[in-house]
Amino acid sequence: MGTITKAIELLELFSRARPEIGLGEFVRLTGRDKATLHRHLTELAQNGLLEQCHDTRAYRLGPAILRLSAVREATHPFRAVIRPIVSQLAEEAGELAHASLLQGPMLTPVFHADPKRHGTQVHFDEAEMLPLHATSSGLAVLAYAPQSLLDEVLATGLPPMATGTITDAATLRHLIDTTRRTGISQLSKAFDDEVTSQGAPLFGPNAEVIGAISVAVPTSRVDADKLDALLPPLRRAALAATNSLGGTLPHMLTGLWADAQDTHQPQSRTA
Amino acid sequence: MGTITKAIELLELFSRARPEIGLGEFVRLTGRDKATLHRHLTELAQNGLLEQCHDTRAYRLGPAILRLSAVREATHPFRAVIRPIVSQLAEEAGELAHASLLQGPMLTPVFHADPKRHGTQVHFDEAEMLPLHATSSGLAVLAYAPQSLLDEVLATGLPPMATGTITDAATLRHLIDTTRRTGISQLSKAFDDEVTSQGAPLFGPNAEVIGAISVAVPTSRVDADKLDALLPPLRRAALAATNSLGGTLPHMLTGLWADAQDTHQPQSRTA
DNA sequence: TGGACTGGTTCATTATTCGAACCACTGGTA
DNA sequence: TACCAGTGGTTCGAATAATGAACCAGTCCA
Repeated sequence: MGTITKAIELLELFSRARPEIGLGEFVRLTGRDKATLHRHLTELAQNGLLEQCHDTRAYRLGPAILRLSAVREATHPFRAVIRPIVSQLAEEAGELAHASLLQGPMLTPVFHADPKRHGTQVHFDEAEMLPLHATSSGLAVLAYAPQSLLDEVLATGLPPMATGTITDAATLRHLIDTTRRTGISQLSKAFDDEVTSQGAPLFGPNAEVIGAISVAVPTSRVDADKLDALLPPLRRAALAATNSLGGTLPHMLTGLWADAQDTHQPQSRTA
Repeated sequence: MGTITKAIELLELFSRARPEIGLGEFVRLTGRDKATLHRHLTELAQNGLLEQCHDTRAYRLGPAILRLSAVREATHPFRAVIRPIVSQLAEEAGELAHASLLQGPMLTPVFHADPKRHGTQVHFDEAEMLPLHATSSGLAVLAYAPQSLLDEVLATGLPPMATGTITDAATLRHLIDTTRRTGISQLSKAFDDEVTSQGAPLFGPNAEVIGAISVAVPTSRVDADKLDALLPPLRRAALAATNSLGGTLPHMLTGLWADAQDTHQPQSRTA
């Protein structure tokens, strides 16, 4: 493993639950040598990717991150592209919708919209990564990702997150097959006992899956008709997002999603 | 220079004007060897900090940036906190306002707002770093930063950027003294021949300077009265931002900025 | 056909990273 | 007071990983 990867892995350790990490904690989290870590951390801090709390001496993500994301959004506006699509989907569904990007064996939330039309609302935290095995978004991704990704997920285990979380490989494979047949994934009580969600995959330029878009409904409001009614808007949103991002559907989906083709607005590549 | 720094420098080459960079262009920009660059680039891409356009083969900033900035914003919400304050300042001033964070010997723009009330507008690019010696924000920071920062800036030289850029240490020191007396910095034609700006420092929990907030006015619209009128809103904005970020003013400013104390809305720590 | 561009790869050399052991400091406690 | 268990940070010989000249392969154009 190269030095650059080692350094980036340090950045990936930060999360909402762990916003600041001290040298000792880095040693515990990574199992690497303290001296090496210290050199890497100070180098990251010198370049603004980390910053050090003056009194605690703990490290946190630095201001350079802000500039980089500003550049990316200014020049390659994923968030800006996905925002209206997710908002419209949330509006049509009357429920919380969100989009996320595949990053390693997890999903990075990018945007969510909640029409807040009901008293109960699904809680969604954009700063937490989503596990692939316990979310409809993850299931949608797994259904269209290379086998190696599923292997990776199975290798790291299927930790239970709610009463309905898939925890055995056979059930997961079965659900993936089901998802492949419809192009839409569905999960209930897998990530949160109160939530049922449906997800659709997003694709990049070479028809490789890059993320997913989902609608999350409080289980109390769910019935078969409602779930069926969500399918067309969800397909349309996923197709529109894929097109706007310059992506293409894999062949196995072009037929399944034919109904969505009519209404999407093709957009020019984001260059 | 360590490998990590070399890799990060590659990220810093991206800007709004240069959103995608190919291998050959990297060679030209950095003067480094092609093989080394290629290895660094692929390693960055593997970790999601870069991604490669499938047809062009050029590199651009990757999706990992989005998650990192989401984590930072969720746990250390600078942008969310500064946005309403800068917007209100821009509204009150009727001119472009922006906030930036200290990052090494430069400033990272974080947010800007332009009320667009006039035909002429100050151009502001959130994707470009700001030099300390040629911006009112930088001057405000230098006035309240440790001496070592000024030394560092002087050591790297004071490159001219416009006709009025400070290029000698004595003048810079004098302006810093002036800034300390009022708590507000002012510069004309230092970064752009058409722009005059005033800046105020922002402080962190230990009264250390962490950034600045500024108003930029086209020189054609500037007169003494207008500049004076900007002072109270600017002080209020800087104080409100410092408070909202859980920061404290240094003692030397509490008296100078007494007029701003009355109207600020203290907010609970952002935890 | 050749030349001038792309991006990407190889492998011997060399410089960088590595890490056990070390220091300095703080707070708790026999 | 002395000692221990924590912090974060530093040193220097050994081992590993980065380096870069030369190479390949493809594209475009004259």
